[in-house]
Amino acid sequence: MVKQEAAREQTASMEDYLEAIANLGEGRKVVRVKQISDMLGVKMPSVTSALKKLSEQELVEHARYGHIKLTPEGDKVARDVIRRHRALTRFFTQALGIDKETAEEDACKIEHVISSFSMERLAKFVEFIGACPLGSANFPSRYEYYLEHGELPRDCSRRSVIKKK
Amino acid sequence: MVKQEAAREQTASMEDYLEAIANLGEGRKVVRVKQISDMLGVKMPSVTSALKKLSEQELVEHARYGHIKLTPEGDKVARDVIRRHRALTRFFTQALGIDKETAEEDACKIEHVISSFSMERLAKFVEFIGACPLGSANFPSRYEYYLEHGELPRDCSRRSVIKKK
DNA sequence: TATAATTGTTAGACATGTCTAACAATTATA
DNA sequence: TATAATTGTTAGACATGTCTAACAATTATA
Repeated sequence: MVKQEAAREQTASMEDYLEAIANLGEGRKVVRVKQISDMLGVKMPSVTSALKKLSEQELVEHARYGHIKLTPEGDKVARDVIRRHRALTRFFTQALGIDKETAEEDACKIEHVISSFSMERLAKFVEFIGACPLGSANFPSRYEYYLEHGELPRDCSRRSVIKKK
Repeated sequence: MVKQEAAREQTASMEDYLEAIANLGEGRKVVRVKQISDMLGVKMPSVTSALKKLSEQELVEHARYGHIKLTPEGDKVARDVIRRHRALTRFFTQALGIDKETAEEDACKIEHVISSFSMERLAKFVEFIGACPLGSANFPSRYEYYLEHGELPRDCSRRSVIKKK
């Protein structure tokens, strides 16, 4: 009995299509080729062509001129991309203090190439600084000071007490 | 008078070739097609083809069967890729505690897609935790505890004094 | 409900970057 | 220094993913 799951690796493009379909399908509306095309900034024939490929891999259901829908398997892949996307966005905004727009752009690219190991660590890192007061309240504020002034805040060179937040 | 510099964006592949040539040329040895081919895990004709493209853009000097060398412009591009690569590797190893090999792999991918803004912030972040004792000595150790035990260390839930390192 | 506007598809071109096969040049060694 | 081994190139196939042009289906509206 051979394991049938090919754990098929998707290309960055195909991951983008799956992600877009998942996000558009969220509101329970019908997903249209045009919407995907607009969201990804590609022309409609590119979408049709991608849908054909994804259908062949049984990640998407697509009837000619009709409904576009992720299969359970496709949804699984899409959810995973979205999970990475969100964790990366959180990291860039919350840990590095980067603006939402840049964070999104970078997340969109990096989500396709980062290893699952690093991804996990990065997510844990964000959790940690979110959960730990010494992290969330003080670390980022010292980091901010450093960004602003280009030199270390006073409480870095001394062994001072952590202030109450 | 029109600005001639096209600030030509390179593809991930071309950046990889430039980076490889810069790294191989470091030791002042002659750079060979075979070496590039081995380093990047592509066949030799792929290298020849890439060199042709890079020569046309005047980023590389390449005489048939002869020397391979970056032009000053090519070197500039390569140095920039290498700078990103190193900063990313440092981040993954020093901030996230990821093993060298995984860090390298991820740096190789992300170096081609990360924005310069995020790149700068990420580098500053590493500088910061390296320079700030509260960062370097305590933050990572608490983070490590969190990774290990899955829960916050004691000094996160209290307002305790930072221990001497 | 005809007609216009919009959306979707097909066919096929094109760019990028890889490969194999065949051959050419260079370098090492018998 | 011939000959063998290695390295490099050319030609052309192929995969991926995009596009435009032409046409088809669907949906909106006069």
